[in-house]
Amino acid sequence: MMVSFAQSLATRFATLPEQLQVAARWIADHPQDVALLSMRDQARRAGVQPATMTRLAKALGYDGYDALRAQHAEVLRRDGQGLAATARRRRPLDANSHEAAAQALLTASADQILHLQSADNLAVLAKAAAQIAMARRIYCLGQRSSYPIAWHFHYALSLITDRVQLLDGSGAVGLDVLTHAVPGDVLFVCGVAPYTRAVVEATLQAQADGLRIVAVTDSPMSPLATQQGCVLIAPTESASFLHAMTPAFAIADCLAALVARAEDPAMLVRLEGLDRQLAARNTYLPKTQKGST
Amino acid sequence: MMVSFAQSLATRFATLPEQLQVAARWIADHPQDVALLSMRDQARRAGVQPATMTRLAKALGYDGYDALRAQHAEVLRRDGQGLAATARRRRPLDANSHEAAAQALLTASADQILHLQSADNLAVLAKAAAQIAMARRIYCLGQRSSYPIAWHFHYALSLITDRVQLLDGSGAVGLDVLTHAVPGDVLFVCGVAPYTRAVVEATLQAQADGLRIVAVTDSPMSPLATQQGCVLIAPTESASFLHAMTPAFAIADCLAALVARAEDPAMLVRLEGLDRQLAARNTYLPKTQKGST
DNA sequence: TATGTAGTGAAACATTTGTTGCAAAATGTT
DNA sequence: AACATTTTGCAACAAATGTTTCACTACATA
Repeated sequence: MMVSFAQSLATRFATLPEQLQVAARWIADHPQDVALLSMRDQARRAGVQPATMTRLAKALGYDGYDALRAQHAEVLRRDGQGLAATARRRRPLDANSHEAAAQALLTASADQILHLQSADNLAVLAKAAAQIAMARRIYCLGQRSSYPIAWHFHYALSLITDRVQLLDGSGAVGLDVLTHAVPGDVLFVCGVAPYTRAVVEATLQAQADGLRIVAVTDSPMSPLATQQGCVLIAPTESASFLHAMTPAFAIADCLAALVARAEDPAMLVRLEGLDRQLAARNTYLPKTQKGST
Repeated sequence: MMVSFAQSLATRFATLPEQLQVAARWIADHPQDVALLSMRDQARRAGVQPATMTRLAKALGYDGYDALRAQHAEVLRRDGQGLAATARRRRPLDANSHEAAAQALLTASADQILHLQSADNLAVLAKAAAQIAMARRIYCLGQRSSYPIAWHFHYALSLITDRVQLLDGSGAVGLDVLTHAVPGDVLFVCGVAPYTRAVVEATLQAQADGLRIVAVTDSPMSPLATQQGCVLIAPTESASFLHAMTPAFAIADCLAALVARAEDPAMLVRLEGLDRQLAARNTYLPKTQKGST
């Protein structure tokens, strides 16, 4: 399996001889240029002999410099056509227009979601998904702006399992359901500043009772960011004074999909069955139908 | 001032000889490769002679192929630094791991949100925001997977105005509230396939009653995509078999922020007042407090 | 038909490319 | 101090690069 350049570089860097370090440092500082300039050019700019670049490549386990270059080119290529391509095609807009504001907000959202992909976050997501997949029972909690996240997560999971339960205030039942929880059950909780006291207290209590916590919150310093549990940080900064909840929602969306992945394949059939069931009950409309006059 | 390659190509294309057109078309289709592959490689892939590439470059006013390549490299370099920079720093992961799946899902979400920024969509967002800002009353509707979107939009708006109302089934009131609506009121509705019949019918009825419709849906062919109203298309494709609702949520998030922008500045004060009010009631916890032992 | 022009393909061109062999220098070890 | 290793710089290498030249074709105009 192939390891990324940055990674293999970081591990080996300290053990490399002086000249190779010079070369490596330059490459690390100019990753875009690796695929765009000739090796000799890069050697010149790094202040190193051409041979050094080849030697570095081999020292890092590549066949030659071209192999290293190919990897960098691949990344450059993919990024170029995918994500940034849309952004590049933008038209300049009047800075004060709603259009410009909308563009800025959406770009910020996309950017925030991109930044969720840190190695840490991914690892926590994976761990949380595994815990949820194994759990006897999953409780979902979130109030105010976090309510849609909890609801969505609950709904998505309810399509693939009956082990999930939403802790909302409907009928004033709310948090009391947690009294039936047993150690090993999972509490999926979402909360951002200003934190709702009831949610925080319920979470702490649940943790004390031995439940596993999967928390989506806005800061590592959040009261929901318990040290033992799975903590997923979703930024809420926004150009507006309203909290941006899209990143948190994206995490819930993603986590639900991961859990679905982990569940047994029979659930796919079950899900299709649900669609058919709903269609039969006339709850849904066929997709082809058009709603205009 | 430098003219973009695509532009100078488009103007001259028709007047170019046959082989040069073949080469030009390939370049237009593979702009990322221009700087990444050797000219001879590109000629091979385009199915033309190497000489043709040089001739094309000169025909377009460049000194040689390297000049053309340099321009493409510049674009590639610049794009790499911006939005996609985070994505580039990724580590390659085991393809079957939860981490890899999470990464793919999040990237897809970010990508989908970026693609919401078409000129059309932005214009519709602006129009919808304007209508909502002016409306006497705003009703929010959405069921099943669309419920969190409607709820979130309702909640966000409720922070800045009291003219908004959620149409949910709690207490079996639901859609009956719409009977009090008058022409000019706005119905914010969210729905994706398979469409809930009740939602579609309520929307059509509301439109017939003279309400303005702001619809978030998954396709221009959706029954909610009425011709008169503001239709916002949010893709739901996902690697999972669960619908991706993040784009729709992002739209709601963005639209709420736009409306907030349009409202009068006094609301800012009102919002701060709300925070203080909630803090006083001990509903919320102060942010600094840490919830660990 | 003859003639000029533009387009094309193939080969040859001088450079530049990435790599490697080898000797000098630097480094650490006995 | 003597040794073995590693690291470095230089030069040479074959391979590939971008370009140019030239002969040939196709097609228009006279």
